[in-house]
Amino acid sequence: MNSVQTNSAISVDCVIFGFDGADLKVLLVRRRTYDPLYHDMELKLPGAMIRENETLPQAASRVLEASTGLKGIYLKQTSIFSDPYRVDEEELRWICNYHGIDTDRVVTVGYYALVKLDRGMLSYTTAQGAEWKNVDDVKNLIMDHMDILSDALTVLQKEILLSSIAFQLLPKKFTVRQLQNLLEAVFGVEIDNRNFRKKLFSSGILIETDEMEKHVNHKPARLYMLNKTAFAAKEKARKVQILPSWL
Amino acid sequence: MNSVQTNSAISVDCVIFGFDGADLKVLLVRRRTYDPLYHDMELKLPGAMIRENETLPQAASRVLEASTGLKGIYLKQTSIFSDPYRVDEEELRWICNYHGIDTDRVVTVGYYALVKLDRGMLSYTTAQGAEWKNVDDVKNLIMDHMDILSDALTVLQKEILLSSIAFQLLPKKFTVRQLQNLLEAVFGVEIDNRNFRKKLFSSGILIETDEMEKHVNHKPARLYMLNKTAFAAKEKARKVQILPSWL
DNA sequence: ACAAAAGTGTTCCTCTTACACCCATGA
DNA sequence: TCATGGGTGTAAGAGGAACACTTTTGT
Repeated sequence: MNSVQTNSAISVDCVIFGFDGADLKVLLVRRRTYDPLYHDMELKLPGAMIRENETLPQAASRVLEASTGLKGIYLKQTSIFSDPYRVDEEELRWICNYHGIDTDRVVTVGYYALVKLDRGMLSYTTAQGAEWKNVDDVKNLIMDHMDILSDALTVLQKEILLSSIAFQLLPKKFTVRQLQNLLEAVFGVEIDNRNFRKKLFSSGILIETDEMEKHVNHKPARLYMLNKTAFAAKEKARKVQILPSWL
Repeated sequence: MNSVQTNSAISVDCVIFGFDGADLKVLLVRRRTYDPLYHDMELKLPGAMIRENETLPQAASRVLEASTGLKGIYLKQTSIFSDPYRVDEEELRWICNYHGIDTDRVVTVGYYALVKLDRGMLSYTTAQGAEWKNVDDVKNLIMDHMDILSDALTVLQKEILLSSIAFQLLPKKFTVRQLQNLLEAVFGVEIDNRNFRKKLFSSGILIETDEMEKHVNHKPARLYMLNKTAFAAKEKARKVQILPSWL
């Protein structure tokens, strides 16, 4: 069969990462079940079908706003998942029925987003029936959503080394340890705290506040803010890496 | 208008890079014109509509084989271009007519591929009516094909630092200078030849052959091959980079 | 003989890494 | 007073950057 496919439906699925100061989390929803006996309580990534006159980034923003109540959040495309059989017949029938459409194929585009996991966010998302799971603990998602998640994590790892997106996951004022924990969680490695502080402070990208952590039963840590101007300047000044890592 | 879009056509466009030992090139084709008076000789990236029962990578491979005669080449997805107005009405009419389809919207997915630019390849592609242009000299492509090209170049730069794809652009036996030229062309920088050789040889990823360049009017350079085993071992042994480049 | 690119070592300096103890707080 | 994580400096070694001359070939 060589005919050109013209009635694909395109969807977006969002991998929404959050960080609570210790662990990297991802926002999952439970599918409105189409057969309560067999498919109750299945977890998936939040997603939606693309609408007419809407770009994919717009569709992803819409999903994000519906899930978190937030606009203008960092959002980035990862991969597109196009296997004609990624959605089996039963799923397809359910999808067509649920959206009131008729299509032979659903191609999906992955996006990932980063949000600060504070109390407001937690109460909003739980009110929506969504839940934050530790990324390491997520095991079974419907369809190919596990693939979409792993893919997003890989992209996050690459991006976090090159841009300031790490700070999208932290509150405005944060401790050095929180930043270190974030990097350790994303990469699953340990970092030497003394060397980390040394580099971090000498980089000049932090502004020291005069506030401290409160109500912790150990010496309270100082809070810092990102110096966006300094970061941007550094970004600009950094010469391209020339030599491949395989040398 | 909030209705779900169900009749999108999906296409792939391929950015096929080649390297001739000095400059980085890209393969372009001239669109079969739909109005000889106004649209003669417009350059575009080779592409195709996705067919039923075909994944996007399969469609991209098909385009690649049609353009270069080669199978099993390195091929990687870049981004998806989904602006509902990326194809204007006149273009859309032509596309529908040309493919014998009826659709309101064409979303395209970018791929990039790497090929060795030898005499065989040159004669094959020119016989197809395609042409290799210096990447730096490409200025006007139809629709958003310039965006797709820049995007692919950015991805190539990232990938070349991390994997062995550079060698996909070189002949089996190559000189140190060719490899250096390739990196310089891709990044637009100069590399110190002595330091480069030092690192390259101490990395152990090259196999020295006993062959030399021929018919050059200067001291002939030795030819080397990639030691894939050594490369893979190095790849595996390399610990993840932990510290962000912004520190 | 000349032009053009190949090939070759050393020095300096910066950056990375490894490592252990005292401090401030809440319970 | 105890448990917990915050905060601090140094020394040794590895790796990166800068730099100039001789060699081999074709014309």
